[in-house]
Amino acid sequence: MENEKENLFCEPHKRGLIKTPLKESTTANIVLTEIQPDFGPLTTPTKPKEGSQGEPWTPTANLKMLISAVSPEIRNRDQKRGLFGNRSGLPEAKDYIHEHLSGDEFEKCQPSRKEKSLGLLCHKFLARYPNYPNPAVNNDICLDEVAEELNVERRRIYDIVNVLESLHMVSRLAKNRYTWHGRHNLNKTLGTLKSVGEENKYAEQIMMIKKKEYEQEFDFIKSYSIEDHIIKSNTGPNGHPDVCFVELPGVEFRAASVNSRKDKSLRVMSQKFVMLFLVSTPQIVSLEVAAKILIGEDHVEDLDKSKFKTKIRRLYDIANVLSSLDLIKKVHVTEERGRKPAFKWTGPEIRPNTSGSSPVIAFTPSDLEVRRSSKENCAKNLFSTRGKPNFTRHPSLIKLVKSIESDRRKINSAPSSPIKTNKAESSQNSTPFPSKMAQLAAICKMQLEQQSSESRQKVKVQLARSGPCKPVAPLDPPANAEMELTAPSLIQPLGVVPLIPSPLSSAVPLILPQAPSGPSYAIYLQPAQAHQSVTPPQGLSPTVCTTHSSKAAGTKDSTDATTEKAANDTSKASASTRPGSLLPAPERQGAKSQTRELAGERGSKRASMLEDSGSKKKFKEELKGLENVSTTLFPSGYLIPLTQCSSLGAESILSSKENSGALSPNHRIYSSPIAGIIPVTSSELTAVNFPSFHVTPLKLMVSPTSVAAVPVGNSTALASSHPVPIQNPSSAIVNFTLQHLGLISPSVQMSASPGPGIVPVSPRIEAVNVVPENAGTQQGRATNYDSPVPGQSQPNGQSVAVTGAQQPVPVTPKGSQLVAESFFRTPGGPTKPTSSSCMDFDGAKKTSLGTLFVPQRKLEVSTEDVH
DNA sequence: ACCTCCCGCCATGCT
DNA sequence: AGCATGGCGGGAGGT
Repeated sequence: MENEKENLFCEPHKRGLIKTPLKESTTANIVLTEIQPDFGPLTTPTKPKEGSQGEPWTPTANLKMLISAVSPEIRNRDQKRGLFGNRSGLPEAKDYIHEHLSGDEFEKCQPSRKEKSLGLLCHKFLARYPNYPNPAVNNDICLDEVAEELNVERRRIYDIVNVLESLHMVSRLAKNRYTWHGRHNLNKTLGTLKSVGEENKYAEQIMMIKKKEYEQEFDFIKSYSIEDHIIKSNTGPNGHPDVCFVELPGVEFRAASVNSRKDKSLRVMSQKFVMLFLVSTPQIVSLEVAAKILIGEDHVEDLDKSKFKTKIRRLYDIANVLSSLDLIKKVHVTEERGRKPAFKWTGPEIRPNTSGSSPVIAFTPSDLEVRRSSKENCAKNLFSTRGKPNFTRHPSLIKLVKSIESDRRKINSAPSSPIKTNKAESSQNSTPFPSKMAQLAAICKMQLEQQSSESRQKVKVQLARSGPCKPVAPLDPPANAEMELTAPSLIQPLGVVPLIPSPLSSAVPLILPQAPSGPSYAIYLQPAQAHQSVTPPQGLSPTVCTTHSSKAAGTKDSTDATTEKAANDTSKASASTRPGSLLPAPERQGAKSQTRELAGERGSKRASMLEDSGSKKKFKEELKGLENVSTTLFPSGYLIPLTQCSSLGAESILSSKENSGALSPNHRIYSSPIAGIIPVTSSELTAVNFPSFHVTPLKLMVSPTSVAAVPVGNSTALASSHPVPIQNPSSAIVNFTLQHLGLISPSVQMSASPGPGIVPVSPRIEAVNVVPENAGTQQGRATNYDSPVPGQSQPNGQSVAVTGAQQPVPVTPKGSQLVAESFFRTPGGPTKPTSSSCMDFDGAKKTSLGTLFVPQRKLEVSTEDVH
């Protein structure tokens, strides 16, 4: 099957190297030449890399890199020059060098281990493709080609691709072939992951673990029981680990081929790892904690060291890729115990998409059907076993997918706009640099390039993250404020009927209203563990002191900017709306996280979470009863994108939210993508936004067992200030819930610690966005898109505009395409694109009501940079 | 000595 | 059987 597909997919443009093209034979030259032609138009100019590889070895090359990093112009010039020239030349150069150097010298020249690092490799890989590729263009990625070009074994490429796939930045087309989506769906994906993470109660788990550790350290009382419990629970009633994959929106689910291994897949780990960041309040996750949680899910008991070590190794792999994406950065958390390696989220703030309430409706019939069918298929597959694993696709699904793919293929093959995108990045320079500096330089360069390209495009640059790494302690408090806002927005689906999922509905695939933003996703939950029981201890909120490494910061910023393009629109809106927008990144994060949680929760799922956490016992019990089985939902499954809506809107929203989050709690200003920035009441927002957004509903497919909680509580979110939707939990419960949600930051206590950062609310600087030209139009419709596309998409023009964000859809409409589009895109059509709107919410601040008492620990985080 | 994590063996599954 | 994927962990480079 795939093969067939493969063949089909092979883009016409690209040459025929279809299948396993030559492997690494060093025929690099040949390969390059062959390939290049093809790529040229399509993809970013990639080749150079190899050449670059050769260069880096020389001091001059390094120097050049540094210089170029500093000066984009120079860089560009060099690149251009070098690209073509290098290809053929580089290899030669290398040879030359080899010949002339003595053994020692030669060795010196040879790339050191670092040069071969996955992170660097990933940068190179990323440099080849634009952050926001033009959907119209063929963005296929041939793994073999890439491996050759980058001079690495294919195995390495898998590592990268798997992680990217988990973020839906790429999707598997066929054997050996992937499609590059770039960051178009990133925010959406992250939102979904956040939602799922919330559902899984990762935050609680993290807190539990931390608490436990903490206690152990101090001989405090053991609360293990709780933790253990939690962890065990993860295992799932059946003992099935929850392994779930979240298939995100936007991306097709091709990965299926892999099914069997999915559970352990790096993809899953990656998603879970990301979830941890999104859910945890100080968005810092130590490898240790992450490993424990991940292991916990899989196997409670074995804490074997070996397993732990293996997990850690994998996490490093993932972390390297995520770092390259600028989503996280390495930091050290200093505790009483000592320093522990950890990673801090430096990516965009996200608001949970999924759960949000999404109205289910709004599609056109046709769309619905399509979706439905797809969903059903998915559901069948997933559910059939229910338990786990079956992520395999049902044949019908497969067919469907194929058809879609074929359509897509056609589209792709169609002479779409040629272009490439920017990606200057492609800069390719990606040469391996021996030294860290070199690496940094390379990275900086890439970033600069991207930025420059973006800026050109008018993309707004967001300053927002200006302080990406600020040492501030991420405090939640500010974030809290967001809660209110967000929640409401999320909740209300426009006309859609909010599904209120009763917990009961377990197992059944649910269609949840989606958050405005997004595309709908099918979430497959596996039965799994119920975390509910968890009582969230409050974790210790560490104070984080991040020292930014220059590099990190730099990268981050740049990255943020890029990532946030989407956000830009929103951001600008938010910025305007917001009072002070200058929050340090950290704060943002904290706030975001909180908000996110809240927001996410708004969604039905969240509601469940809230319940769990909040009411803990009662709710849990209740839920359990309802659920029968499992407990919490484990989100594990893949989320299958029902539609590929542009997520942009959502993203933007998110970003805006994020930004806004810092704001005073009370301010509720919403920027609606549609309207632009408009202060709106939540109600207003909903009304406004929904239409556009809600296009796609979100489906949650829950395995029967798992089900339970999910649901719904959309309305809850609405509750203005306090999100606590849930039934009437006692105030205590509410508080508790809030805390969990993030409304109330546990950190409050933390704050006590001298952490620098904890600024309660600091205005962030968000993004200063410049509105893109398009903005007008876009905004009008949905601001959502905005962001993403900035660069690349443009070429396509309209279609792009419409779909904007959406990636994959090719512009040219063809019959087949149409089908595909309908399938993926939002029903609404172009106009709808959007996503979401705006929902920014500011969180209301949370009071510290219920902070649990947890021993506070201080965590100091120092970012180290790399190295 | 510990942290990272590269490398590539080899299992798994699809073709 | 052959090939694509990717789990896995030994062991080495870095610090």
